[in-house]
Amino acid sequence: MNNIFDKIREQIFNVVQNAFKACEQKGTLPHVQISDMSVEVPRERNFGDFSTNVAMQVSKQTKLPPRKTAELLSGEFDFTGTYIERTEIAGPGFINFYLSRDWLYDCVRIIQEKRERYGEVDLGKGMKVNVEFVSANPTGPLHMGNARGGALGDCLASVLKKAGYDVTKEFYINDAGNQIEKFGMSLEARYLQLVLGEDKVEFPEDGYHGEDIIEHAKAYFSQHGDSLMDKPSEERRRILVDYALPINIQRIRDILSAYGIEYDVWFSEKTLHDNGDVKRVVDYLTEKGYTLEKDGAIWLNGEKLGLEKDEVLIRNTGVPTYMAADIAYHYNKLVTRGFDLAIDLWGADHHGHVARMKAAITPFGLKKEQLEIVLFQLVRLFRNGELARMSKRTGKAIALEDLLEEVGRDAARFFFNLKSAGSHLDFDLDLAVKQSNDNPVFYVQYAHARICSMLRKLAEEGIRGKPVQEVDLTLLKEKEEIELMRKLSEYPEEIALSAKTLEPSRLTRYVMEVAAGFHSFYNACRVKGEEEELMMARLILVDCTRIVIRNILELIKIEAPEKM
RNA sequence: GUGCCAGUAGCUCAGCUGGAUAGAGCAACGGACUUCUAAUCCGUCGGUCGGGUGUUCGAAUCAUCUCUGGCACGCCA
Repeated sequence: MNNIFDKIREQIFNVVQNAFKACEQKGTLPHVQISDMSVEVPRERNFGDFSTNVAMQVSKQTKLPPRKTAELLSGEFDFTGTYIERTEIAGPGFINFYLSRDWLYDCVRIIQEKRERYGEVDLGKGMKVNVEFVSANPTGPLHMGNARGGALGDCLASVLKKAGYDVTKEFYINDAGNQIEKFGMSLEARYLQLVLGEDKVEFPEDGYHGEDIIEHAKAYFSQHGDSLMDKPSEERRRILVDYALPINIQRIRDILSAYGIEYDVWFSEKTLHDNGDVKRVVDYLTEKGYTLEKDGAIWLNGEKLGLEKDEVLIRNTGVPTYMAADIAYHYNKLVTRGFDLAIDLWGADHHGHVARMKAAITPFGLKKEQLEIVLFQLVRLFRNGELARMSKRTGKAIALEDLLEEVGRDAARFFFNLKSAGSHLDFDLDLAVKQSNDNPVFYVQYAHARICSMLRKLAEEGIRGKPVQEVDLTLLKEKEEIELMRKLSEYPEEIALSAKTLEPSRLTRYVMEVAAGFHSFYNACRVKGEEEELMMARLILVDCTRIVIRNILELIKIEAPEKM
């Protein structure tokens, strides 16, 4: 048993179920089917350690007021072999369970035994999951949307791993299609401007206007001179793209790596075109009657898939659209490579694509649920209380690179993981760099450093912890100690919930609560200088706290400093 | 115009598969360092959960209408 919550839920469920049976035998209650019985930690401490709503849930079946049902059940409760000491009926019919503190001490023992593996749950049961995130166009620098998506995706992948999923992290390189055409066009125009003079060559209106395009052209020119001038335009563009694209991709890899993100797979869109997958997928859809021809193009039949409108798959020029490639890509993930589930993180501006993408995989015998899209809202940066659009350094739109330089990796990752994906994020640049009490990053890191410092100080005096089996944990009974143990006990639950809801941000908020619990404990209780037995018990508790904080910081890839 | 997301304390946000008196941080105010790190802690103040109606034992949570903000509606991705 590594999740104390599961154990307690099981105990409470059994106690309740046996009570129902006893009532049924006595004839005081009819036979009931227990469904939707919740066992939760109540909001208020004086409502007990755990509480269930079962009496309310079955009120329709018992045809009795919930409180009455609760009373009848309570009369039959048998707590033998459980943590439960007593119960109370409260409110509209809640049954509140008051537990012996042994459950907390057992939890401490679990943490001591599991160490860095504490928090693992087997929700995924080895299910193969592909988490795809960032997947930025390799035609320019990474922006704030990529930064948020990166932090969320990376942490989600870590959480899913911890929850027992077999996770693959993936970056989809959009190295084919329209934007690459534009990239080539833009590079060519800059190159020609360089050779012929800026005013001699007009820059395409819908080209990429960024400084980086000019830099690529300059760099190529300085290495190869005007050798491209006697080549046909098409070849010239291809050569320039072949030159600049790998540089951009490498740059993206480097910045993401500095951001703490390492992918398992870098998947090239181009390979899907080159090996015929895109064509095959469209042909299959056509064969099965999911496409129609209109104006010389091949469209995905919206009506047949329950969509609002049709979508072009193959343009009348014969060139496939992004949609066609995306279908082939998801086919590749879910069929060719056999992932049970694909999770994509997209900026909220792509929400219109969600329904069609999920629908588009169904003709292949896949279920819509096998593709989960996590949408995240866009980011606004604030500096000096004002909307910050531009980088201090470059005067251009703020890139991930600029953000890392300004606030650092820890703050960036922490802040992007603080708010749920669905809420708009206002990122306070000043707060993120502030080394003070209102910066949550430091708050958590400080708790960890403080613990390490305590352990160091004790070690200097030759005091070291004992194995938990030799320690009397029942000495931990101060309010702050109890609260801290409770908080630590929730960790596996938090992992499970984060994984279920695909919301890694709750873990960031949770670790702040752990840190708060520790700081309160620290101010209320001493370790060093206390009587030996108590000191040893508290040492265990402090060590458990260190384990959990470090565990989570590692998971969200934020440094856990031993000194501050 | 249609669709999606959001609207909760002065600010930033949790809570949303219906549950008890709606929470946290920041800000404001008042306290706590001769003792393991005060980057900390303790306390006070702060709310018509955008508004209306409905569903029910019970609604911040579900339905519906409405207001406000963001986004999307392309042979772009």
